[in-house]
Amino acid sequence: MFSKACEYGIRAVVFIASQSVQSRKVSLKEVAKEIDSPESYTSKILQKLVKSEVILSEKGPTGGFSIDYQKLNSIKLERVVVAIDGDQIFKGCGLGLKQCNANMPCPLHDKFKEVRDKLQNLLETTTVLELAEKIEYGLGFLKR
Amino acid sequence: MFSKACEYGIRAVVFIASQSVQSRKVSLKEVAKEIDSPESYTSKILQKLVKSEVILSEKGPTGGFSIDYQKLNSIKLERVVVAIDGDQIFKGCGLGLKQCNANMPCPLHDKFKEVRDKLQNLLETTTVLELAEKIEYGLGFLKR
DNA sequence: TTAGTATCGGATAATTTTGTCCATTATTAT
DNA sequence: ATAATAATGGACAAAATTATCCGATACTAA
Repeated sequence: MFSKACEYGIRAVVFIASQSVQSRKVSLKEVAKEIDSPESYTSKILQKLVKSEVILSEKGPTGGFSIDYQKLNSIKLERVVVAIDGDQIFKGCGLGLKQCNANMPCPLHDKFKEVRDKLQNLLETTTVLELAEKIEYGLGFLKR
Repeated sequence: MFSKACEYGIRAVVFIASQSVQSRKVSLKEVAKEIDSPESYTSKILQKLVKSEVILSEKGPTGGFSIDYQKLNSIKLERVVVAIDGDQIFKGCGLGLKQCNANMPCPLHDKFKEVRDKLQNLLETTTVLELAEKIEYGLGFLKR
């Protein structure tokens, strides 16, 4: 469904958010440990998220990754996914046709659109904060 | 969503079905042309589908690929997808956790499960024949 | 029996994704 | 200023996916 990079990305952002709620910055090392991901690869993914302004980063000691407290409850999962995987997953044709729409549909178009739309809706209505809170309350986990 | 191989696979099966309805066998060349896919790669995918008994193949002149007329209306899309991509796409965790279930869920578990289930339902209730008929009647297309 | 046709299977190559390593830059505390 | 810390950026490597090629095999028709 999502690429591995995207899976790591979401998990990382949720963890960072769960710590930002408590005004804590986290290092790359912590992130990789908490979400059980390869450190260097995770670094690349976080850089992408920094560039697309989903997360903040500060260098030097006391530095680390965080999410702007103001933005915390407005960041939707959709932004994370699009930053890493693009929007093909919830916009593209299920059978890989470049041109597939109501006028010129693939045979799966109508049914598949329902799934896509449901996914898109999930991504556009789910906030990172909401997921982070599950982590805080021990109602959700980011590894295993 | 689906791998490229799986996209080609579905398109190929739907085309083969649309011809089997008319008792026509089709060659690899025809398939690749009709679904606009690389011929040799498509060959590998068709071999997988033969081994998993989704389609039939006959060698020699007058040979080609086809689908058993008896089975035509009972073959679900799910079989094609599982034969090529496995079931991770509608069974696996959205965030890539190996262990993710109601007891030990990822923070996206509940919401994501709805999407997965919808996809699984789509794949389990949609028949290849149903899609093939759209092609026959010009209500669906397999390239562009 | 032979020529022709079409799938099968194995080897190999190209591309993309995933993952690693290291020097550089920025920042902080001493 | 200096040393320590943490992200950054670039090059590189491994693995998986996508794609190609070709000889072998099976079958048909004449």
